[in-house]
Amino acid sequence: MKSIDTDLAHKIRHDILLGNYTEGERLSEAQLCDTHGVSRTPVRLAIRLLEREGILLRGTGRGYIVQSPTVSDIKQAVLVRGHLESLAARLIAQSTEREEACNKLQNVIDEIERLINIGKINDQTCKDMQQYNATFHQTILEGCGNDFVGFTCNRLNHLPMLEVGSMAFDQTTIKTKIGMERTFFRLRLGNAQHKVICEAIKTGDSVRAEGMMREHSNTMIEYIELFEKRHDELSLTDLISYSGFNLATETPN
Amino acid sequence: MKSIDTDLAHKIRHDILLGNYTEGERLSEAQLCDTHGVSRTPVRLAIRLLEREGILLRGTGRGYIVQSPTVSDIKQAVLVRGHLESLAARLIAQSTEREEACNKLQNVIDEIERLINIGKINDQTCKDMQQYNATFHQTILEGCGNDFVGFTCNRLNHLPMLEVGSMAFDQTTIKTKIGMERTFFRLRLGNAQHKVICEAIKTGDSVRAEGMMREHSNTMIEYIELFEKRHDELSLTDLISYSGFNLATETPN
DNA sequence: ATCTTATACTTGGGATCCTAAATGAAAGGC
DNA sequence: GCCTTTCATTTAGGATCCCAAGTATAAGAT
Repeated sequence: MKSIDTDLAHKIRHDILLGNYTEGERLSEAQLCDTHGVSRTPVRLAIRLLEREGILLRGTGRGYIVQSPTVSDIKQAVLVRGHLESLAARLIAQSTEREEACNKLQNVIDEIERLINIGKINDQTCKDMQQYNATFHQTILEGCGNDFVGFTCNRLNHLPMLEVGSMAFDQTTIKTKIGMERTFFRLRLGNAQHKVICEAIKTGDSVRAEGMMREHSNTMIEYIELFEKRHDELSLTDLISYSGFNLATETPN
Repeated sequence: MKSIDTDLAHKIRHDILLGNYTEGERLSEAQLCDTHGVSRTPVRLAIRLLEREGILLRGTGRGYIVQSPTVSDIKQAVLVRGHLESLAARLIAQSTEREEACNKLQNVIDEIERLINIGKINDQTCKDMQQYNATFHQTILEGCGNDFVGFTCNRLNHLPMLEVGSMAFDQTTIKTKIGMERTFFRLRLGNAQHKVICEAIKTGDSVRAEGMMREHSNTMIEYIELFEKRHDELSLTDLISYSGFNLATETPN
């Protein structure tokens, strides 16, 4: 059965992340019913969901207060996700049934390399690249043999820059020649890291797989910090536009 | 405002974890309303909560199916928690404001040592020990400077053996002299690890802090496996009785 | 006898209603 | 004039009702 509450949660989350509510603003159920034109039942379900995601806080008495994550929060969450992914990399490298996962990884790496070698970036290649990247990371999470790693990771998916395999593309940088070159260097570096991770998994070198995945995740944080340097007072909205965060996406269960 | 839905979620979770429902059994809202004597609204809220915890799965058509975690699941989750805690240990060792956290840790270590030196274990000392242990782990999680680590960790709190600082006490082993000695050895070992972690944090040795915390967490998994060896077909219920998992405890937000 | 179709019933999603509690405002007392 | 108390209003929790969709059962046709 299709329910509107998850959809509603998306809309509200969207509004919060995009800063349509001021930080600390009080929301009431009735208010949300009014703005979204639904009854209180789905609103309450959506609120509980957002409450558990930590972006809505139940007030002392009545009302809920908006807790929009900051750029610093995102960096923290990326660190956590990266740490979990590095665990997954270690585990999959120790797994005995890592053969087919490796094949899948190798395939994705090749596809990304192919895309890079085209030498142009448009919306479609960008989207494809993110899809392949997502597949890379998801394959490791799902193949590591510990379902809780992926489960726990996916609990963070609702945040920008934290969807599985999300990548940062600076839309403004990409316009200039020098920015384009820098972007391609980043992409090649990222895929080189993919190769190392895949190789380490294949040979069962769990320490190397874990370490390289950690490094790979760190790269994301470094890019965010690079963005921060270029724009003082980097907002969450900026970050969202960089990450290609799809606000329409359904939250995974 | 006090709501009964979280309480209800507890009851249902309790029933599922204790195996009062058979694995894969179909539950309906109406049925839960009936057994717990409440209306459908709180039941639905509770169901959504349990669904997100992964112990209830929405069926294809109607009904929800019970997904009781297995002992293997618990071990996996303990591994994840331990990995996150080792991240917290690394981060707090790098933190500049780790002074007061260290004092708190040292205090807890001393208290645990005092309890061990009493040389007897009753319900109260057991409870105290768990409380101090919880404080130790919570202090590191809260002091690491990355709120998402604790946040993510606490998402696992609803499972047995996964509350912060939960310890395993084998109630049957504790009865014999040899079992008692083994238990005390374990406790001393655990606190020795606490000391190393605290020391590493104090000196800012983040690598050592992380590594030792990882080892410390691994200990829990080893004890579970030890239990498994002693009882073939170790059930979740056994594990619950070992862990002193408090089923009446409120889920943290 | 078996397959198909139609109807009744189960069940989950959404809306509405009722209630209790908490906040805010207004009135009265000191 | 300020503090306290009371009453009204807002608001969240819980119950109930309605509806749509899916399932099961029974009846009819081949």
